[in-house]
Amino acid sequence: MTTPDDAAVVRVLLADDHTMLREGLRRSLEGNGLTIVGEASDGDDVVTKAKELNPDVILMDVSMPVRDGVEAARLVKEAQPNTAIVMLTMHADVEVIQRAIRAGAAGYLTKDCSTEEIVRTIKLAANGESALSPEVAGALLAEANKPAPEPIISRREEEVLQLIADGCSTPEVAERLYISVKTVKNHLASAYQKLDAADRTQAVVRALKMGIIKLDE
Amino acid sequence: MTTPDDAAVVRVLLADDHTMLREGLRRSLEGNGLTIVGEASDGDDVVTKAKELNPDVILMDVSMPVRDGVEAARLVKEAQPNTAIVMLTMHADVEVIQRAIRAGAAGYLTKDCSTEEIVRTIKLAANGESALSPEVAGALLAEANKPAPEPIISRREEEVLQLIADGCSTPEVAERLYISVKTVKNHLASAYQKLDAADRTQAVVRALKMGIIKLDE
DNA sequence: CAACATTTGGGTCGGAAGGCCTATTAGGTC
DNA sequence: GACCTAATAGGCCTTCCGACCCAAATGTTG
Repeated sequence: MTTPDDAAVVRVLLADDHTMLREGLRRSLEGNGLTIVGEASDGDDVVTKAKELNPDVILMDVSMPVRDGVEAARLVKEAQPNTAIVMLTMHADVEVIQRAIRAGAAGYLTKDCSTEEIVRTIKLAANGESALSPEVAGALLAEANKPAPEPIISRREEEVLQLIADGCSTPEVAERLYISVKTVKNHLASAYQKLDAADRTQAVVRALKMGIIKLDE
Repeated sequence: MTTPDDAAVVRVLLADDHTMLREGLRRSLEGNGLTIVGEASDGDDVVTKAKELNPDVILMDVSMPVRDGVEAARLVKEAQPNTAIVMLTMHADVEVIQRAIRAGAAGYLTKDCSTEEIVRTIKLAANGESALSPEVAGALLAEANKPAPEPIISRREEEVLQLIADGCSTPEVAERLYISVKTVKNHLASAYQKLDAADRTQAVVRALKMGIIKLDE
């Protein structure tokens, strides 16, 4: 583990598809004693440049073309576990934050935080420590405190509902899932109860509202 | 109309809720001969600061708290028609671009363009000229070239579909609309043809995808 | 182990849904 | 005036759907 103190050089790789933000960050961070060793504009670029430059810290946007930030973080961590990764995001989305943490991110910042916060987080990350911005921490706590959205619908019921929403009739669903028409009807009936629906149309609408199934295509 | 040439001072007000981006922009623009006279972090703030500082150009993000960028632009333009406004956005969304142009924006940039482009657009705007970034122009052209989404579904058919989506059965729809069950079936059959659907569920899903009806509540 | 949920499958039955045909009235367009 | 569409409504007929009855195998959880 690299353990530079505040006086030591911290080598940073910037990754963001927005040129504007990258330039701004470069100037802000360089004005605060950090060394920018390179920039990357998409997920694959990050992985390549990380190998080339071996930075202490990568400051990376979550949303990037080709390969998203979280996926890129996972790949970099696999190849270079000693590289610290600080993720940047526009909005504190709990799902993404959780994915990022699992991918090995040491920090998670929203883009509305100040330069000092970024600099502090990068220096912490370079020392092997972690930090979340207040917004992010708040979002995680809010998630932890909510009553838990039980997955009332079973896997099979969900599959059936999705196929119905995709335009399949009952026999077509049976064919696709290699089960009898009767079983499809049973799954549907079970879903109706759980979703408080009277027919397949209501069930599909409810499931769509609850995010159980999607409008695909 | 203020008509400064390239050598004259262009006074710019920055508006973005992301501190990070604002700081970066300030440094980038100041390094390119522009004068930043102030910063604002939400829609109301912009309107107030614009009156106070009377900038030549406002560089403003579309998405901001309290009042969005487009709305803020409209208000500023009402009070100070000589102030040029350049909008910034993460993604080239045609709807938003059109709203921004109607609100009086002189330029529209995506955040992945370079500092030179931003500087050029701001200087053009200060001279009373307009400019769109290539991504934005492309999005507008694509919109203009699309075949026109004719309203294939009649008013009544739409009403019936919406009620079905809201959970009504055929007899219930008939009751609500004060028409016979037969008429409801006729409207549905007609909608099936137009939407290329085989049953009510498919018709509702198609109509949802096409934005004809909504998921309400 | 006992209890429960899931997945699988069967049967019956009334009512709803959908295909197909016709028909009247009202409002536009050519 | 002729023609078209939308909205209204009826009949007839077949199929499908959903409710309610059942049962067995498999997991999971207490």
